[in-house]
Amino acid sequence: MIDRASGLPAYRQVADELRKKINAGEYRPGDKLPSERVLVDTYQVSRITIREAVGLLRAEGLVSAEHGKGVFIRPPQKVERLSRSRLSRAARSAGQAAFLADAASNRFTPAVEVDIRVEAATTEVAQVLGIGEGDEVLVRERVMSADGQPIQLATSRLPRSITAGTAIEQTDTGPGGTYARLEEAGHTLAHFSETVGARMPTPDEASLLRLGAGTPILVVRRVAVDTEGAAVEVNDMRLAGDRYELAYEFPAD
Amino acid sequence: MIDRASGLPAYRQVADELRKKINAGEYRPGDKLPSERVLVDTYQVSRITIREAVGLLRAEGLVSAEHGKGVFIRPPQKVERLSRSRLSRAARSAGQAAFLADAASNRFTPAVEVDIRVEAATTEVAQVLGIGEGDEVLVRERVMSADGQPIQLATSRLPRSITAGTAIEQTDTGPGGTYARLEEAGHTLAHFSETVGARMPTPDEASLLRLGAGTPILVVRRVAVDTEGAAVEVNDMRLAGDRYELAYEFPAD
DNA sequence: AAGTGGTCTAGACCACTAC
DNA sequence: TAGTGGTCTAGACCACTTT
Repeated sequence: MIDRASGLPAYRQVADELRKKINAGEYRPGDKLPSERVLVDTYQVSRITIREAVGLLRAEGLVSAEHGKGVFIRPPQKVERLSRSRLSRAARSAGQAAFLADAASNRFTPAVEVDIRVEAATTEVAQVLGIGEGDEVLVRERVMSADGQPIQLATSRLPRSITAGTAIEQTDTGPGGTYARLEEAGHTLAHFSETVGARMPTPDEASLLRLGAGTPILVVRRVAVDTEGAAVEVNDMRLAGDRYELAYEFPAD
Repeated sequence: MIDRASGLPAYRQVADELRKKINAGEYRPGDKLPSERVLVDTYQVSRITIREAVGLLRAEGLVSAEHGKGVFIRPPQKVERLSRSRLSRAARSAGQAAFLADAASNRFTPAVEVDIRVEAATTEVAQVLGIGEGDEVLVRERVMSADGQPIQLATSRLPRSITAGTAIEQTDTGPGGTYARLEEAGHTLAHFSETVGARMPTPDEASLLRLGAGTPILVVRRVAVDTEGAAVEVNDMRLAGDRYELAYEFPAD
């Protein structure tokens, strides 16, 4: 099976063979790969070489190993689509914060853990919010769960000058959430600007979001801008890449 | 350095130590980690254990190894921001296809390789385009490069019934690109709808985009809809996650 | 008890980079 | 030539799951 003279390392050849069989449907989602000891016999290489091959497939997110049970073909995850147009004023006045609106439309039971603190603005945050470096910012750090499973990490930062004395500094921001409170405080929102990127999670993020190996995260930064052109909130969100996709719609002209 | 009784595997402890030093700035971007043999002495573990530790950091995208040279702290990549509002009719009539508009605004020299073919619509594509399964679709598969470096893979699919006889079936679609030709053919575009996800690249994608280990890709599907509500094009794009972020803007109400 | 993946060792040789 | 990471071996024992 393995061509020692091909120049391609043995573990790559084994990985290529297994990947081909998976893509060809020879192994189906949920199926167990042959055990490492069996693969050692099949390909006539050492166990470490087999483990390196399987490690490649794991890093690709193609399979996942379960201790004591085996290595399984990863079934395609059900992907939730998060439509960004949900951030509407109508929804806010109806008493729905963004995450709760998602919960309603996707029918899951939401739960949010919140940690609130005050920080000095870093250079980067100060620039985005248009405030001075070192100025006080309110930080709301949240872990959002659906049906008990953590699915999103979000860190909002707002100028303390805006939030002081409002419910934004409380755990429960009330009906409509932070954005509704901002508008009550005179900061009518004009538009949102979101940037979307992807990277591998830190170990902390991976364990919080219960991500398997080979699963990247979507990194979203949302900036809320009021009618005076001032940025009033910057929200950094991190979502499991295998469970979420973001949907945007925009006109052609 | 390594606590054998802690329950935490040695390679995790080594990885944690190194990660902490990187994040603390003890090793700076571009710096070389101590060689594997040195780390073996430092932590008193076997070389395979060291390699496993470094492998973790590589999978996280934190470091990258260069054969014969060493393992280096990955410097933060310069991230290009792709604004999606660029898909405007004004730009199209000015003769700019979307990718070329990006090139102009970000000042790089663009190059595109195109492969054109006709396929039968899969169930999924047929559903998106609102045509029959097995109907002919024109497929334009492209590798887009900036300054000689491949940066984006894009696969467009359009109903053959629309493209037959137009320049869309040619390598060079002419000024304004595919979208301009669609409008000339009577399909005035009304809006675009994009979904954004993230996943690890296949080996093919990784080599085409020259991605290092631990680098995910952004997966964007854009659907162009005309004024009659018909989907006229579906474009699947893949971008290097360490070099791009997408920017969207939308009103607050 | 048997089978699975997880961790680890002490080596060996190769391929690439630098001097 | 010397130093680096890349590949590979033949074992060993551990932790977890299933029967």
